[in-house]
Amino acid sequence: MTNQVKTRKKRDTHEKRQVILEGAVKVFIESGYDVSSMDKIAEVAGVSKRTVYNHFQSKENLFQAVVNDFLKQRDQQKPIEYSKTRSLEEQLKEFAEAELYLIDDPIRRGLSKFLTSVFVMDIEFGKKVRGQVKSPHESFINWLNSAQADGKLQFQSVQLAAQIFYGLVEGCLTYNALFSDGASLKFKEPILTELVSTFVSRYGVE
Amino acid sequence: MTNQVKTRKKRDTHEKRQVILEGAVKVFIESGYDVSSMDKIAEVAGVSKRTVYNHFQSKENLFQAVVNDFLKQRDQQKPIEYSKTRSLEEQLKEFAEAELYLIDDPIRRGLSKFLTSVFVMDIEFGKKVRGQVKSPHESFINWLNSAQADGKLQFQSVQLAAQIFYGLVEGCLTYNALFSDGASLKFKEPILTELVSTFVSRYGVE
DNA sequence: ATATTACACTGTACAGTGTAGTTTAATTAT
DNA sequence: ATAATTAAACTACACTGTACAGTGTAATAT
Repeated sequence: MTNQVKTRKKRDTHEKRQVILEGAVKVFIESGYDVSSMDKIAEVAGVSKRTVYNHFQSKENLFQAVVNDFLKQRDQQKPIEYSKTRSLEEQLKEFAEAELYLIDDPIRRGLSKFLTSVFVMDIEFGKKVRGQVKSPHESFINWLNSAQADGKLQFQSVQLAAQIFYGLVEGCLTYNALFSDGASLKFKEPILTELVSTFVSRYGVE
Repeated sequence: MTNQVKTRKKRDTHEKRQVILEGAVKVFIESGYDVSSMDKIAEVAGVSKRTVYNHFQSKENLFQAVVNDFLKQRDQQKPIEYSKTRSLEEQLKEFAEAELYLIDDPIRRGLSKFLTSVFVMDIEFGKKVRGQVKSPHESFINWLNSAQADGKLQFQSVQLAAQIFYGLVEGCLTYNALFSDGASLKFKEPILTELVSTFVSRYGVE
């Protein structure tokens, strides 16, 4: 005899899960991991604490889910292909703008801040998470190689050139935005232009 | 009649205070503000918890003292003067190295990490603290103006040029060191050279 | 039948205090 | 100079109150 078990279609709990995640994001962003209590998260999500624990085993677990969600979003950016016809400046600016995607919206910027505070104090965890994500540098390195093959750029080491570019973007824009909660982005245009122009001064051919 | 009170010279408690501060630094660096307990700090400092509270009113207070100590140290760097005879590259490298002072020693780097985690989650506090400290940019801006007056550099906006330089240094070196706990500093030399060279490509005359 | 809620409850960790006794060092007496 | 005196600094330890992670359960909503 087969072990026939009456099974019933489970209800869709996706919505509640999402509500909890959004609440968790709000609270984590507001106060950081340690200060955020599960009671507060439940309250902000508009859900009983027990329901939070029915969806997520533990606070650690909920945090991981928040991180994974964020990384999934981040990975959905489409790569930028090298174009022979468009100007270098225009294309470089696109790479820079793509990097700013993480900080130009209050929630994504909040998460970036929050994760910065976590990663900087837990190097191992930060390394682990960064290992799960494909770095935007890869795509840029391909672009740089194409530009060199096309005779528009000239460099000794692609790695070094890529580090200079992302250093410029992050150092001049990303981190300032994180520490000013986005206020510095009001003046981003001149910096963006200057930074691209600096890169081209160094590596552009004539 | 004067209210003559037999007063006794107070004992020097500077040493204990210092021991407590050092213990607090160790513990804060290790775990961040919220996770660090006053019991743990007392234990690491080798001092009774009551003594900690005899020196510092509260945990918040102790934290402030740690921050002030760190800022005092940071302020003691001597300014770099413009020289007509030394090469631009050499002098720029000195500015970059001065910036790396904050992260080239494990304890200072630990404190930089710790403060980054605090400031990024409490913008107002970060602003307040940064307002108390004279920025190294000021000194660099003077240098840039001297170099322009000397006909060696050429730029539209000093502010922008300074932002590019510190963006390069922080983006390429400082933050990577923070997130890798200094591991990235092993390869700092080529980056330092490249970054200075990039800056000179953009703003150098001929 | 499954998901959710309200609510009470456990255990733990921790900031901060109170106190009584001990150590240390500046002052005073020898 | 040396020893006794004394107040300041320190320690051990018990204690208060609070906040919070996580659980158990019975009732309710879907």
